[in-house]
Amino acid sequence: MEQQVAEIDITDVWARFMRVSQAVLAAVEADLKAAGFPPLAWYDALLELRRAAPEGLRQYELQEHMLLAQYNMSRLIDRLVHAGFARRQRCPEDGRGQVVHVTEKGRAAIDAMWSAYRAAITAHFGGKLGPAEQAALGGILDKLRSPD
Amino acid sequence: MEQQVAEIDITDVWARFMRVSQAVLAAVEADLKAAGFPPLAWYDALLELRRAAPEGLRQYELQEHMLLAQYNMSRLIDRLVHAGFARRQRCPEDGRGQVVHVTEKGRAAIDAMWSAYRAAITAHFGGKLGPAEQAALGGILDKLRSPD
DNA sequence: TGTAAATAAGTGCAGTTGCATTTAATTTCA
DNA sequence: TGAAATTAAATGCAACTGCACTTATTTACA
Repeated sequence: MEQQVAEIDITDVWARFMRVSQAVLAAVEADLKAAGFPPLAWYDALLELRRAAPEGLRQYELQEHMLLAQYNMSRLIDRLVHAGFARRQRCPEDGRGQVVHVTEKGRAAIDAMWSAYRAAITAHFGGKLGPAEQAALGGILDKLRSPD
Repeated sequence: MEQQVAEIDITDVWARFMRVSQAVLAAVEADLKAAGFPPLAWYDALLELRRAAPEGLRQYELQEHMLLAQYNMSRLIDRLVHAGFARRQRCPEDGRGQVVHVTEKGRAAIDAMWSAYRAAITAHFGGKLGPAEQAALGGILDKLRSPD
């Protein structure tokens, strides 16, 4: 069965893609903030650090994973350390580097944020899509992720 | 015909949605910057202003359309005015307000940006999706846009 | 009508980001 | 080996953003 597809204006889809992703992200961030939690980037970073425990992660590894510029990661970690959620440790194999670890307090923060975060994702994202749409979106995202 | 859909982890789709949209936007912005053009937000704003010509737009109308906070719109317009791309005019019907217009220089900037912008959208977005995928994505975005 | 509430827009300040540069250590290779 | 190139991370500064507040004006309604 051939599905007939109406002519689509790709720049229109582009504009909506940007607008919707921005709006959905802002809505989730707003929910987290309203619940008194730190920004999403803290959660993402702490989660990666916990996954990498007990070895910890080099700063540049975290950067690559999170698509953050080097100086932004340096400062994000500053904030996490200042909040007591992470700690830096001189890297034994490379004197230039640091190894970053999540602390107990950081682990607790992940757990505390998770239920608010999950609820926000459901409210603003997951709950608006049926299973087939979620699967279709997943496939489209894979295509978009492919290298230029 | 029933399409069987594998179980999907919505938080995984969420994470990829955020990451991909951020990466695609960053790639397009980077292309524009590399070509010596101002940020995308300038283009979006100028385009709206041109669509609204010759009446122009109230600042708050532009805000709503662009999902920008009031003070950010105030400052974006500052920059557009400073660059000579827009001008503010006291609103005759409402003494509190301004009506914003695109200038000739602003129109020229839209045209100059467009070919670089279109190429970037194609390279990083449109060119990676087939027609059916574009249509499917459009539908999904409509769902996501629906109010909570 | 006149006062209170609401709305449009601007702004000082603190926090964040981007850019360029710096510091320090490691890797490369003549 | 050792000087040059590269890499990891930090940082000063300027630009941008969020927040709270201000100013000016309009709207609502007692």
